[in-house]
Amino acid sequence: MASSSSRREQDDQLESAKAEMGEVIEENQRLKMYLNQILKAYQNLQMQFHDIVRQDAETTNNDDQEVEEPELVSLTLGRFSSDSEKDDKNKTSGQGKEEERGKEGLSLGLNYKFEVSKSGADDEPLPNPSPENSSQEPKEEEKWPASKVHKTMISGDDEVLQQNPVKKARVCVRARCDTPTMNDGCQWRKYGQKISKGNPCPRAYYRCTVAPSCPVKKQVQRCVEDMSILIITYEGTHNHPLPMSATAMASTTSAAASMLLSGLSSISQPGSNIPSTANTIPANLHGINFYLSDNSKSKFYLPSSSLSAASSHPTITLDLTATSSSCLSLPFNRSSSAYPTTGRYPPTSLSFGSSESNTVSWGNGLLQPYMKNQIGALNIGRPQTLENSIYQSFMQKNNLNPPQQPLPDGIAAATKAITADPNFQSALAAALTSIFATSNNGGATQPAGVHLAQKLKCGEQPFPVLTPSYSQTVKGDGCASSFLNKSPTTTSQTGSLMFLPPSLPFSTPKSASASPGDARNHSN
DNA sequence: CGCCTTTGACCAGCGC
DNA sequence: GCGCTGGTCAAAGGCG
Repeated sequence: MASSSSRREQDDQLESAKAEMGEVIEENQRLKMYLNQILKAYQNLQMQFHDIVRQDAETTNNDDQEVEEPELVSLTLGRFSSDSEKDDKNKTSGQGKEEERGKEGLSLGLNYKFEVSKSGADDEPLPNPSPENSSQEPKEEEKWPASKVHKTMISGDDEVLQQNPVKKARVCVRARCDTPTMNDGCQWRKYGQKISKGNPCPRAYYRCTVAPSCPVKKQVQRCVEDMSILIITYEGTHNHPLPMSATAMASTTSAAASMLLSGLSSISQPGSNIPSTANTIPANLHGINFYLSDNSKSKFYLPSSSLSAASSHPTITLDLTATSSSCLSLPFNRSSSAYPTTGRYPPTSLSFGSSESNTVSWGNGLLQPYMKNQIGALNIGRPQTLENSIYQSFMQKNNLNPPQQPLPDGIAAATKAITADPNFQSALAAALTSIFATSNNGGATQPAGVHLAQKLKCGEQPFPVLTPSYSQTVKGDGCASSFLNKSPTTTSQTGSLMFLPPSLPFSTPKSASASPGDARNHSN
């Protein structure tokens, strides 16, 4: 008797499970559709933007020097996809390594390659075909004497950079992190530590150890102003498949970098009077603030992102710590409680930039309206971003009233609901799967992404983005960069909403001793 | 035992 | 040429 009833129960459960699966599948497909649309829109937008940039560059070319050669900016942070096409310079500089990597396939989210014909002032060519991620701590730069800052004018940089194509571009990431270092998904080996000028916090030097021959290095240093902020400078390109989490970071930084670069080309015109700090040109790309600085030696440390063309290392600074009213701030992270919230950089900040800084629309407002149009046309009656779509989908599903424009509060509410809703997680997992399947062609990480998504579906593992306690599979630094790998790609168009690293759920690294925050050490 | 971190030493680039 | 600084090397020690 009891056995038969239990069977019925099992049957019922099976039925209900099947029904749930059906729902999930439907939801997945819906999300896939959204994603596909977004991706298409993005590609389209990218192409059109490319044209605009080119046109703009052409017009500006007359002002200054002639266009030497199209500047191809590839900001692939992880491994980049086939296009090793970087400009000639890049080829010369990058040489075989880059080409190798190019074939390996992992394409970063916004793997833009802008051909920008630079006009004297603007863009410092980023010599490195695929600057991976490198960062350099801007704080020092901040302290650089004005004289130094002014010394290097943009045009000068150009020359220098052109002359030194060998130098690799760097990507600087500023993130709020309680732990000594931030886990970007890769394995790193510390090979040095030094006290750098202008910052009492030591700078730690790491090498990527995922592959023996991987040339990627990173520097980690605490921000002087806010010790809770970690400044990570990546340099080089991985010549090996990246773990999921690594690609996430890579794509995020690359996306920002790509936009920065593109913005740089259009903004930095010799004559433009853009209110900026010294040689820094601020730009606001639909919610993402970038700062373009042309200091050859110094990179400005700004509450947002900045691009500096150091004579030796063009550096893109991506600020993941700043808040922005227009940026989605997912309250997932609660880890930074240890640090006093300055108000300037709330612990929960996920934004790419800060709106507080006086920014100028990217490309002199060229892009934003354009983006809006594109997005509006593409997403009629639809969420305007991946996050939005998911968010709204979720809201609809739960009979919630999605605000016209997701506000932080609404998002916070949604976040709560999201985190509590396994269906949504599964849907998101499906979305991820879709993204990876569509966008990552041949990348070694694709399987990982799919796998992750599948795991998420099955509830084997909490979704990284939604779960602060996301467990790291890669040993190494503690701070998890658990944000969507593809998010930059899919969301960058609208910009204001992004699945950004929830202020990065930094966990504790294996060795606190390595903490860049430790003042002791090794100075020369 | 192997891997990793620590850290003093060394080297190169740059400015004066 | 000298000094400063950033970056790297490599020996020593720690840890699992």
